[in-house]
Amino acid sequence: MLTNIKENFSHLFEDKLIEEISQVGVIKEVKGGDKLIEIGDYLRSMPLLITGAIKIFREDGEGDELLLYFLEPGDTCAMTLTCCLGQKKSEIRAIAELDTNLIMVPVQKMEEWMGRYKSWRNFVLSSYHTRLMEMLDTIDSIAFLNMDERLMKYLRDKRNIGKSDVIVATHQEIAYDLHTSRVVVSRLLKKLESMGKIELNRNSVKIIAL
Amino acid sequence: MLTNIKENFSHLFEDKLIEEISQVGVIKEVKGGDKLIEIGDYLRSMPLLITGAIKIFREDGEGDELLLYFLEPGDTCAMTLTCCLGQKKSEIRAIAELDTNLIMVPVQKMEEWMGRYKSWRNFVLSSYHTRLMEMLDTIDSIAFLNMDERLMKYLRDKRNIGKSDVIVATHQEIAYDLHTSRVVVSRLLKKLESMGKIELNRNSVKIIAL
DNA sequence: TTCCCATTGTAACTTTTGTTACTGAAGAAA
DNA sequence: TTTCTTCAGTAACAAAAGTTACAATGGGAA
Repeated sequence: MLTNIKENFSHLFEDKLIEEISQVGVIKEVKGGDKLIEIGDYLRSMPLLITGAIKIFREDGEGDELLLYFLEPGDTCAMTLTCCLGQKKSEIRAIAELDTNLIMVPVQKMEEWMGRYKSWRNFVLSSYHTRLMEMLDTIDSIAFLNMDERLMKYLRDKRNIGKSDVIVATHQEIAYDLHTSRVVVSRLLKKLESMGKIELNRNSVKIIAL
Repeated sequence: MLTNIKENFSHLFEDKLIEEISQVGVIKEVKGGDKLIEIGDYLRSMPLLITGAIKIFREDGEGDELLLYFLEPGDTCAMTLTCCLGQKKSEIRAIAELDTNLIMVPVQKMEEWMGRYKSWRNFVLSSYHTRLMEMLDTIDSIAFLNMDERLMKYLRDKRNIGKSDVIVATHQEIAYDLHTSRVVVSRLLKKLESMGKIELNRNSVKIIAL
């Protein structure tokens, strides 16, 4: 576990803090598709992402959902931070995008470290910063882009996260992430294929040039 | 100035911190409509809002803009926090919604206080929390609501901020805030009027029952 | 093999939103 | 007063996105 932490967080944390993390942290391994957090959950520990990726969703009252952003190794969930500190319910859903390893750190430690470690403070602050920027990016997409451009962005993001030009997903799944309908996704994907930007297969999309 | 700070922040900060703020802080008074921050600006001090309100905008490359949220007394600009700490350019525009009084605190102090005052740490963290929640709310609006519902929400928000049922704004100004066109706003406002929810006048909208 | 079901393709249509163009009214300026 | 500019109302149309319905296909299950 020490090795794991060092690999992803050593440039961020002091040795002494890394040691503390490895003492109180608990490793958690999840498979792609597993649900980590549901809306309304109370959270008592904070995840540090070691390997894999997690996708974060927002949902309205009627069950409509929207993908907000992905978490990657070295990230933590800013939403969880705020939930933990404020004793609030989770406002988001978290689902593993890939097989993922996490270190779970109890909330009490977070508070304590905020006072003792400058590196921890900086980490927490920069996590918030990163997350705000991701949220801005999400807002840009839904406010300023048409669905075809959002779809292209989505495919590029998925490629970067999965490190593969082949995106394994059905049109229906993509539609859920973008909060649109399957027919719209099929239509736009077909258009992208006819433009030579992608190649369509059952259950997958191959990126040619996006 | 001490009085000002105490009124709005005393429940948040220790006496010693309030004293420090009043020593290094600079009062700034702006009029409604004044621009406080432009996209691309480098920020060297952090605003604490005493009275009034500030609106925060996002803009894409083509000059299209979108109102993100309002800041109210007791708030600070989370975006500025992240900009200051990271030495980054501002990603947003800030414009006074009303006549507004601010205390500007130099960045260096921020860092220093993070280590010394627990109340300051909590304030900064809860500011981030509040802002993330506001951003989620904004995302909900643009992702899940139709324009007529967004317009109603906008009018309600403006009423709450201005503490008046009469919203002074042209249809064009409303259209800019919601990132749509003037014609669309006129159309939807007319519909709301015919439903008896609002009353339309030149340069203003009066809320009857929203 | 045959059957079944999930997935995809596509047409036809509706709704929502955006655009263009023109009108008249309000109110400030000359 | 007359003139001019801003603001609002509205029609007609275009574009984007959502909906419904149905056909075709691929790949596993029986």
